[in-house]
Amino acid sequence: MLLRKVNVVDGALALLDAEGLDGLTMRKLGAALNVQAGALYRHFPSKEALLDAMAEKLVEGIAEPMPEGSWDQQLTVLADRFRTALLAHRDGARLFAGTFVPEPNTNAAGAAAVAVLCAAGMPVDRAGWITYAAMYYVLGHTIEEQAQLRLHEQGDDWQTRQANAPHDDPLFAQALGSVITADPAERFAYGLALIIDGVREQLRRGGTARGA
Amino acid sequence: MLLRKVNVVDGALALLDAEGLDGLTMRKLGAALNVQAGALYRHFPSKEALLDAMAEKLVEGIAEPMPEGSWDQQLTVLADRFRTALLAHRDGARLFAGTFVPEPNTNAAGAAAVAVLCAAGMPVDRAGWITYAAMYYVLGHTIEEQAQLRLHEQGDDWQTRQANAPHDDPLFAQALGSVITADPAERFAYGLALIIDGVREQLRRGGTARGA
DNA sequence: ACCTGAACACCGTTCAAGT
DNA sequence: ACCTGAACACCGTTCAAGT
Repeated sequence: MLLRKVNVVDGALALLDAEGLDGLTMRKLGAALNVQAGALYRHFPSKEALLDAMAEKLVEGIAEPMPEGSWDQQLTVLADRFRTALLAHRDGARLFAGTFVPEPNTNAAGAAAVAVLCAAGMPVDRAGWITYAAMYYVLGHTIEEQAQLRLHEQGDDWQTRQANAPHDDPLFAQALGSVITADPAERFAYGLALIIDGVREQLRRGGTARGA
Repeated sequence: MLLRKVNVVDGALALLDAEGLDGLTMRKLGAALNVQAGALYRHFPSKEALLDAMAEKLVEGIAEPMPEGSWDQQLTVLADRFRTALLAHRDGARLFAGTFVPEPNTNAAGAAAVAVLCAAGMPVDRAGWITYAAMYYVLGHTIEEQAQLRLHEQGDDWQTRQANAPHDDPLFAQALGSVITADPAERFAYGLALIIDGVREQLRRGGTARGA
C-alpha cells in the first residue's frame, strides 16, 4: 500500500504518543509504517518539515466554530481550545513551540483572536501584540504542564524532590508548592484572566499604552 | 591543565554563541577544550546536566540587587533582567526553557518575584501562580525574539516570506506585520504591562479570583 | 512515483587502559 | 583523579538501484 503524506503525519502523531518527542525518529517512524527511513523523504524534505506538518495538524479547527459571547469569553474559549489541542498528544506543546512557522491552521487561530480583539475596539497592531503575548503564555504553561505529567508517570517526582529540598526561602517554597499541587486547568485560567484583565484595562484607556 | 566544572560550563556557553544550541555537541565542546568528548563525563554525568548548569549560570544574579520602587516597578525590573539574561547568549531562551529544573539561581529569581508580590498584598499561593505565568510569558517572548534574530542573520526572512504570502485575512496580516516589525523591547514591555495590570486588578479585588 | 539497501557523516555515552 | 582511544548503539539524510 502506497504511503500518503497524511498517513505519515498520522503515524508520526501516533508514534509521538508512544515514544515522546525525543523518541520520535525517522527510523522508528519508518518501521511503524513498514517502510525504510529513507522512503519518508519522498513525502517530506526533512524531519523538520514533518514536525511542522504535525504541529499544524495539532491546532486544526481551533477557530471553528467561532465562540459566542463577549470578547473576553471568546478569547478564553480560544485559549482553552489551544491548550486542549496541545494536550491532546504527548509533548504537543513542545512540538508546537519548536516549530511555529506560519501555516494555515496556525494562522487561522491567530486570526480569530485578532478579529475578536479588533471587534472589541482594540487597534489592529495592539491586537497582534496581545494575541502573541497570550500565545506565549498558553505555550509556556502547557509545556510545563506536560513536563509535570511526564514526571508524574515516572517515579522521579520533581514535586517531592523540590518539596524535600532544603529551602532557605520558606515563602518561595510555599508558593512553589501551590504551583505544583494546583489543578492545572484552574491555574491556567487564573493566568489567562490576568492577561484578559490587562486587555480590559487597555480598552478602558482607549488602547494606548500605560503612561501615554 | 586540568579541567574544572566551571571551565566546562564557560566553554559550553562560548560554544553556544558560536554554534547555537543545535550545534552544541559534546564532541565539539571536547575539541574546544582540547579534550576527548568522553572526558567531559568526569565533570557532568550527562549532556543534560551540563545544559542545566549552563541555564543556571545564565540567570545568575538576576535578583541582586533587589530593585527599588513600587511592586509593579520591581516586577518590571525583574522581568527585564530575566529577558536580558536570556538574550545574553545565543539561543539562551531555548536553552533555559528546555531545562527549567529548580536550582539555586533559578529559585532566587522566582523567590524575588514572589516576595515582591506578597509584599504588595498578594496571597502566597497566588504570588506563585503569577510568578510562573509571568515567567512563561518572558520565556515565550524571548524564544521567539531570538528565533527572529537568527532568521534576520540568515537570508531566509520569515518576515518577508510571511509578508509576501497571500493572506485571505488582511486584518491578521496587518496584525502579524506589526508584531514582526515592532521594537522587541517595546512589545515585551507592552505584554508584561498587561499581566501587571491584571495583577493590580486582583489586588483591588482583594486577591480573590474573578467572579469569586 | 515509490521504495530498498546501503552508505555517509555524524551523535551521546561507556569503559578499559594509560598517566 | 583526569584523560585517551576506541568502541557501542544510535541519529538524519542521500542516492543508486530496483519495481
